[in-house]
Amino acid sequence: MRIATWNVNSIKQRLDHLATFVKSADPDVLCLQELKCMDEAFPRAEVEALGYNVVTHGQKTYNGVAILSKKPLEDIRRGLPGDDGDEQARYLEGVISTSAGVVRVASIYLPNGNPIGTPKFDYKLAWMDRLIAHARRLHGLEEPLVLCGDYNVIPEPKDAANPEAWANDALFRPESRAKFRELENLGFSDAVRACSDQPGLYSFWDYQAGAFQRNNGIRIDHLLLSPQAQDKLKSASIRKEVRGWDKPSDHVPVMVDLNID
DNA sequence: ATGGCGGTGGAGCACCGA
Repeated sequence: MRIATWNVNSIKQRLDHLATFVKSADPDVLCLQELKCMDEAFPRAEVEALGYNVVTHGQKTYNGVAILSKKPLEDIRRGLPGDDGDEQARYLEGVISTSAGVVRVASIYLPNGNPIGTPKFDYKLAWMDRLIAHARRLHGLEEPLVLCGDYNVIPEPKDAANPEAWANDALFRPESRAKFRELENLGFSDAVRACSDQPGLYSFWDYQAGAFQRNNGIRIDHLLLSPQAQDKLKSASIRKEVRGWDKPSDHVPVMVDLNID
């Protein structure tokens, strides 16, 4: 089973890229972030025509997450528990049944949090606390589980081309990194790092200042695996070439292959 | 780089992203 995650920065703007990507990579499950549209406006028919079941949790203009799956999704959860007043569409979860048992997948769009010292950063940290609490419960299910998405966290200095430039950024603040570690320390492993400790593995390059041409990137899109998913981990990869396509998203797909049929 | 680009809404330019 191949599971991918991709912040598309507007699904309407990226529909051609989505089709090209799924035809070449052929993921069984694809988690999307930053749809920037409401559920009714999601290009459902076009995506279904590519061979996927579609579950969305959309919002006007901002945020929005989806899970595309060749097999049907069940036990759908829209939104992260812990704050009924939170209107932002940043979390979607579902379960896929296979001949080898179930696999649970979440599509996560963690808040950016900039600038620090404002309510936006407080919201990011509070959202991470809610994610940690929910992930702790899911971990207890002892299922293969993949928490994937745009975490907006640079875990380590080697995950940025110029880490010093990010010192005061919400993506690299010690508080953000500590909460990401807290999540990992529940017993989740960062799939890309389980496969490689090399520097220079990035999933995002800014549109500005020729960041991609200079390879001035950061790694902020992650797939965290429960122990039962780690047992099945075959490989992980970052589809860097997608950033070189015409009119790309600023993020590229990241994916894992699991030994699950 | 205190915002160089890109998307949205809606028809200016503000807001957001990372």
